[in-house]
Amino acid sequence: MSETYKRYTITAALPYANGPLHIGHIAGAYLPSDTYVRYLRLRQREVLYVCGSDEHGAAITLRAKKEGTTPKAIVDKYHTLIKSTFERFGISFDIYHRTSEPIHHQTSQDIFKVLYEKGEFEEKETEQYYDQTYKQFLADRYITGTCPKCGYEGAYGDQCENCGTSLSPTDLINPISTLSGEPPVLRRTRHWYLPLDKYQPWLEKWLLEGKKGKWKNNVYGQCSAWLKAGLQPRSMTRDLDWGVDVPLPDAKGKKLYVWLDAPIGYISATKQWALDHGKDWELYWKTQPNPADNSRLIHFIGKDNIVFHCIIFPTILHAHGGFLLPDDVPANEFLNLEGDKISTSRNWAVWLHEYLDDFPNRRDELRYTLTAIAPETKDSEFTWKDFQARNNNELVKILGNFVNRVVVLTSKYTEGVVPQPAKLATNHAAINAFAQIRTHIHQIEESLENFRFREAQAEFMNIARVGNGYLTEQEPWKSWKTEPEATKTTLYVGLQIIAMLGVVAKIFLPDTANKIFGLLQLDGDPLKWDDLGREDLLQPGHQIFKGKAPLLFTNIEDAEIEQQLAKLEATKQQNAGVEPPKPEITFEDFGKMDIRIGTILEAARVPKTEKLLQFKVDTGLDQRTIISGVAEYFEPEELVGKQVPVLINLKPRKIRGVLSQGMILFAEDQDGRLKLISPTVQTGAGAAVN
RNA sequence: GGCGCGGUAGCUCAGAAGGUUAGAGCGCAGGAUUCAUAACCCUGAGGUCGGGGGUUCAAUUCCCCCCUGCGCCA
Repeated sequence: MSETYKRYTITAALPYANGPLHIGHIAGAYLPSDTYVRYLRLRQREVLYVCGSDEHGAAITLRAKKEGTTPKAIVDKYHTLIKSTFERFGISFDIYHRTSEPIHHQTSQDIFKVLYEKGEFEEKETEQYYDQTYKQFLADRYITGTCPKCGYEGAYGDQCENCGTSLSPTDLINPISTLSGEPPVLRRTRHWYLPLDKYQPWLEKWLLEGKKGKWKNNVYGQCSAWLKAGLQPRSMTRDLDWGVDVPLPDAKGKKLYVWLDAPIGYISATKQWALDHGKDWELYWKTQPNPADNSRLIHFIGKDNIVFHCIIFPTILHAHGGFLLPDDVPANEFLNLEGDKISTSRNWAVWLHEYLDDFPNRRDELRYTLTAIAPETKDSEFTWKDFQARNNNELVKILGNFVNRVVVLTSKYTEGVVPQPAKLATNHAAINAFAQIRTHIHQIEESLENFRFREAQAEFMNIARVGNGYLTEQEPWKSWKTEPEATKTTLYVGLQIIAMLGVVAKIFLPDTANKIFGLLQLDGDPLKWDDLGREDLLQPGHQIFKGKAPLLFTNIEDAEIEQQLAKLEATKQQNAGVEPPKPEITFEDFGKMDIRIGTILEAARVPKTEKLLQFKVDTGLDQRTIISGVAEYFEPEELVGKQVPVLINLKPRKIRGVLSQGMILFAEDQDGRLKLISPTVQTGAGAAVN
């Protein structure tokens, strides 16, 4: 069976503070880790669950420059949003920290200094491209140029997207900085490298031998590939202006590279938590004198982070000495959305904070779906239709309905009081039902210990299925008239099953667990995992909810799903350059507009302006002056004599001192160019358009 | 381009030290039932396991090639 540990240190990948959380993040790292942690707590194991915002790096600096703001403003905004979104969704971190905190800078620098003083680093001078306008060194992917192999002009400094060749920036012909658009210059710079190659033999023993058959295929496969290829020294510092300072006297303007920054965030978060709660952080991160007292360190991450957490970070910790190494790194693959990759920049995502707004009090519904489709072994796909189906067909019909059936029957027959069962020891149906449930519970335990969350959750639902089957077979609604004692036994067993479901639900569906215990009127969270071995969680005579019980789950209607799909469709059109449709209006709204066919009598440029034309238009009712910002697209002469649609009841507005009485309608192309709209046949002046 | 992980029923996914009828849930069809949110329960139909070649008495499972999705590349 499963090994037991003194305590657990659980980390979830630090979200990068330059965008909101989406369901891919949740399904990949946060929901599995939260589920695991809830399980451990239910088993009353000592566990610490940490996370925080990763707030440094070039991408944030660049974004700040682009938006004319500061990196601090950006990370503050997203850290706040991300933190509150986790809280609203109910991810149960012990602490959600951030890497901009002084305690984090201190921790990272301390680790750097230890490595430095141990002589672990190699100091190297190299030539790097530097952007003179932006006054900064350029990361490889911020340099483009012509590929030396295929001649493609848009190749990046690390790779040519056209022919796939792996490049270094100096390979590029005619390199250009994507920041300034200017050619960068080569400058000498000095950095500190960690010789990973030196640790290759150690990694082969610890990882290749030690984790074989233990870590997931995707994780182990990628690591062994890296080790097979041979490790190279890796720079631990960078020329950046937003990050943790390199704590050396002669390292002005240099920052710790992400390897010595972000993952150490797990440690500094632990330190802060320990300070806040009067605990010792070292119990969670350091090897203990007696190995039996060690914590079990587990990193939950996405597949893009595997090498980072399995090779580089462990090597840093090992080189430093005294630290625990990850026992497991259950990396997930990626979640797709409605046929496409999730993309923050393309807005192709279900943003968690928007979900919480759009589906209030439906946190467990999303948890359930995301666990059911978690990308544990391969990329998986979220669709709104599937989400609806899982809610309506599984949560509502199987779990919700079972609980409701039993509560309603108990209310009806015994006034909501747990009845006294007849001899259970000889009751085959009850024995059988409990035996099946016990099998499912063992399976849940086994699956969770091995990070197979979707399987574990499916087994949880099987408990409700056993309950439904048991009820259907016992037919307490029939036996009540003939054998009330049998009915009481059936209800008793059904109620015990609900209580068991409540306990297991704490792992997967915490809100639902609370609702179940509310129905059972069990206050104070008294039940733990070990109580699942019992068949008397509720004592005869105990009063549960009586009357029309509130439902655990309700159907999600088609309209709600269609609304979400429309949202995505709008994004799709926006990405394609087509304006998304405006919100629906009524016929009355439309009827307020008075659009007529008018004839342009005169057209002239408004002096000292680039965009404005002044028109005199015959509207059939009158001749009026209209100013329009269309001079970039038309010569005044070409418009004279043309018939055009005119919105004549638009409130007149003074533009450049001239009163404009209405608006001429043009078609605007995707690139913003205007096109003349005119009736295809001569039309009477003042003809209404409707 | 190199390396890694995938491509199994309509959908979402298991599995396979090579070997009798390839599994689950949902959906679908039929039956049974009415305590329950027209719900539950039972039964069934559905797959030449991405394509091609090879090894073998036997391959979806091993080997090679190809196509395809995703990730990593200091």
